[in-house]
Amino acid sequence: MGIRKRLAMNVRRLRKERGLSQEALGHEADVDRTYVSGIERCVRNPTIDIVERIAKALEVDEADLFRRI
Amino acid sequence: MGIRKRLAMNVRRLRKERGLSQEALGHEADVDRTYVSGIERCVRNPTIDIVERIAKALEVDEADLFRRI
DNA sequence: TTGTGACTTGGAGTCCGTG
DNA sequence: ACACGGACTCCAAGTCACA
Repeated sequence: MGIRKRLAMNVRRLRKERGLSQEALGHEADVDRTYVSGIERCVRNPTIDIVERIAKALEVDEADLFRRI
Repeated sequence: MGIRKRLAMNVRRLRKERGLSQEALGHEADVDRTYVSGIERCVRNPTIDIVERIAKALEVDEADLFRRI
């Protein structure tokens, strides 16, 4: 499984666990809602600075976003 | 500590543990040696596709590149 | 062997909308 | 609430010469 897929699954899972919409997460992380959607669908190739902001918004360590479940 | 710094430290540490030069790692990961240098100096903001290639070259999990030591 | 500045080009990231 | 698309800006990708 590629790194995009892993990130996608972890972001979607953690986001839902927190009861957040893509738009709400986008607002917390200060990224566009369509971009969150793109990450979860593996069509985007985000930079690590974006990953950092999403991790902070989800209150997890950056490494957790790349864990294989 | 920011995500760039963490990535930088882990890449440099793991690279040295394997006795690789920046150029050798660059060759394995198919990225320019100056780009590896830029990552280790936190001046680059790489995408996750680049991180994936470097993790593969270092034979570690992607998450390991973001671990805090 | 590594650091660094400069450069071009493609894609990261935003904003508008739709079903 | 989400997938998807178009148009846009600007930075990352990728490379080079030189210290």
